[in-house]
Amino acid sequence: MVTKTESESPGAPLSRDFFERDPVVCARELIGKTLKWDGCAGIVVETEAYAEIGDEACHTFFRPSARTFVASHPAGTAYVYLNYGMYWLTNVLVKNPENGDRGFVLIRALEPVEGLATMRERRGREKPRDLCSGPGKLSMALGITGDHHGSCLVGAGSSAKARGFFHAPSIAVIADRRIGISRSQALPWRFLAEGNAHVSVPFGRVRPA
DNA sequence: AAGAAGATCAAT
DNA sequence: TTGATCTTCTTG
Repeated sequence: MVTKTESESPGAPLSRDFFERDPVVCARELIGKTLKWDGCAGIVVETEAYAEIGDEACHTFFRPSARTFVASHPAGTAYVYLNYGMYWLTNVLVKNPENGDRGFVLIRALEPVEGLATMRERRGREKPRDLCSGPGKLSMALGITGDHHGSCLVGAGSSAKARGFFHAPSIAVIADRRIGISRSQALPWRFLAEGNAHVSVPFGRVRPA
C-alpha cells in the first residue's frame, strides 16, 4: 500500500523522479496524466515506450546522436525530432541514474481539453478528434517543434502557460503493439486509454510496417 | 558525394 | 495506396 503524497494530487506537476524508472512503466503510467503547453492542454491517451536495452526500434539502437542525447540530459527532458521530413514527434527522456533503465516515451495522442481554438488554427481542422490523434498531429496542435528539443517537461510551475506533465485522476489502460515500426514489432509497448475515441489507431488494429 | 530508411499524415 | 519532404547515418 502506497501512501499518496501531496505531490501526487491532481493538478500538481510530475516531478523528475517519475521518469527515473523503466520506460515501459513510465509509458503506461503516463496515460491519464495532463500535458499542458502554453494555453493548450490535453489528457494523455496514447503513448509508446522505447528502451535502450532489448529494443531495436529505439533511436539509441541506430542513431549515435540519440545515445549522446541520453548521456547528456536528465530524465524528464523533451526529445523532439522531425520524422519523414514533415512532422515533429514529441518524446520524454527516461533515465534511471541508479541502473540501466533508459529510453523514451513517445506521446502519441491527447484528448484535447483546453485551447481548442488555437489547436484548430494550427491544425486546420475542426473536429476535436482530428486535433491530437497522432504524434505529429498533437505536436502541431500544441506548437511543439525542434526549438523545444532539450527543454524540461517536469516540475513545471502552476502558471496558465506552463509546459509539462501534471497529475490527474487515473484511468483504465490497455497495451498493444507499437505503430509504424519495422523492428521489434512484437513488443506490447503501446499504451492506450481504454475505449477512448482520441487515440491514433484503435486497440488491435495495428498493421505490419 | 550519393543513397536509403524512417516512431506520419492527408488526399485519392 | 500514394506522395510530400528532409535529417541522420552509412557506404563508396
